[in-house]
Amino acid sequence: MKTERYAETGEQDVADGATLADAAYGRLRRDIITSVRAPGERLRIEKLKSIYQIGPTPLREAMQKLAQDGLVVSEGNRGFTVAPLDPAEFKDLNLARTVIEKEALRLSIEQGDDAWEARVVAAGYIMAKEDAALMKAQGHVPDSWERANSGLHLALVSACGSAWLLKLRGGLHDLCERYRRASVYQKIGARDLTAEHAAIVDATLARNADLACRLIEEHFALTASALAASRENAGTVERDKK
Amino acid sequence: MKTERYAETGEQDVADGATLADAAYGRLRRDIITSVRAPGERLRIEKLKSIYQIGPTPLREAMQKLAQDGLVVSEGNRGFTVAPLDPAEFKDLNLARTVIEKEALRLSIEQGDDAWEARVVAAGYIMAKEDAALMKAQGHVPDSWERANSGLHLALVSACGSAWLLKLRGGLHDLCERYRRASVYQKIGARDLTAEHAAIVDATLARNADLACRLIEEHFALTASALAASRENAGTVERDKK
DNA sequence: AAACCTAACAATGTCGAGAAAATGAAACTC
DNA sequence: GAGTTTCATTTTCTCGACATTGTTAGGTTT
Repeated sequence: MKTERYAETGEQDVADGATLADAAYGRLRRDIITSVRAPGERLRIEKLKSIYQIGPTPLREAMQKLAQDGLVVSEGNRGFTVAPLDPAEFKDLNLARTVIEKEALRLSIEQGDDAWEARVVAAGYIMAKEDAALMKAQGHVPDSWERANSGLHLALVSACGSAWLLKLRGGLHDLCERYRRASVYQKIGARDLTAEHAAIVDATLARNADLACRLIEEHFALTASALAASRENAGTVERDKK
Repeated sequence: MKTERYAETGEQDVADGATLADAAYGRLRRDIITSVRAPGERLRIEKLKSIYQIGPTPLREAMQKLAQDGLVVSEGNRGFTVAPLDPAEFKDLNLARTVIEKEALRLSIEQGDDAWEARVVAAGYIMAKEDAALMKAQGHVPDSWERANSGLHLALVSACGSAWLLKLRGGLHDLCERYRRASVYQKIGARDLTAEHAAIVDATLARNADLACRLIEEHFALTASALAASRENAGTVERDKK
């Protein structure tokens, strides 16, 4: 049973679950987050059947789960569509995410043990490398950077001890990641991501909860405003792929 | 299209959605929250088919959504069961819920308008009556009290302006309500619920966010400890209904 | 007693048919 | 000509039967 790794919600074995419904869920989830399936795109079962080589029953079950996640919109008797990207929703999403992430980080700093510190250090090390590579080679944000970023933020909160906080956080993280990946990221060079991440890691390892929470909040806010700015050029997309 | 009202998550039209899958979801959800379906109970599609008079396809879709909510556990190729009641999970649940509810309350107090104040006053009025009735007639907690309680807490946070905070809050509220309804509530008389609720309403209307949040936190903590205490008599249930 | 095999059972997935609803086009009315 | 109604087409949703796969328990063998 290979663990292919896609987004981050480490709950499912992803794209290879025990049942076809789980597999469909994982693959569709990844495809939606990475914008392989565009926002607003209609998700007709017949079409998906041939794309993923999976029957209609597991596909429908996967859609219902995705709708519950907020990645897919289920309209009465009009089928399913990929959830649209709405700047207002992202602002809201970011707010909720910040609330949860800050609390989880605070708890992690309170309760984290040596193994947790090691995880944070390791994730921070990877992140620093990816940040450096990103700032050198401007332009496209590679998957490896997204993985490192998810990994670092997950490591930071991984000792919070609350399965539910982590679950909620994971869902919100994935939703936000979709917004991030869909945007152009033109101003990513203007930020010193390496410094931002390093500051968060340092404050965390120093067990300075107040500072770490403040930094995380600013970190998220900066991403949000960068996203809002980059949207001024490209309007919100709401296509209908045939 | 009658809006039958069940728990509180006002998202679905409940038990009467446009599609049978939605209807099944709403009815099962209500039945699980109200402990009509006992924790740990196996949910065999064949059985549910005859109970709810709905085919297997929409039933399975409903189960997947419920599994996503955390009300149902989906095990590999071994079908579905009602999620067990685990004291440790309730503690965790309560923690996450408190975090979100406090933030939503704070935002509501910041942004709430006159209509919101009116909603809080109205919900507080109903709640006071139900609290009084409950303390007089000890024992069973009626549905009308649960409705009033849900209504009050929803009214309090309803002006927070964040759809996602409200959505997350709703899900956690329902999960917590199941724990509450499943427990014996023997010590409910020891608490002056009327006073607790009144204090929260007063602090909220006075726009005293810090006090209101503190009171809400205590309110939830008291419920949690009362629940933990009442469990000492009756052990955790994990039945297997044939 | 432990490991293995086998048979019964349960869950999952596929398929095709049919009902209900939505969409779009044509005809009709004002 | 604008707006509405009617009708046909398409799509979604649902059902039931069946095939497949996985799980479990009991019995056999070593």
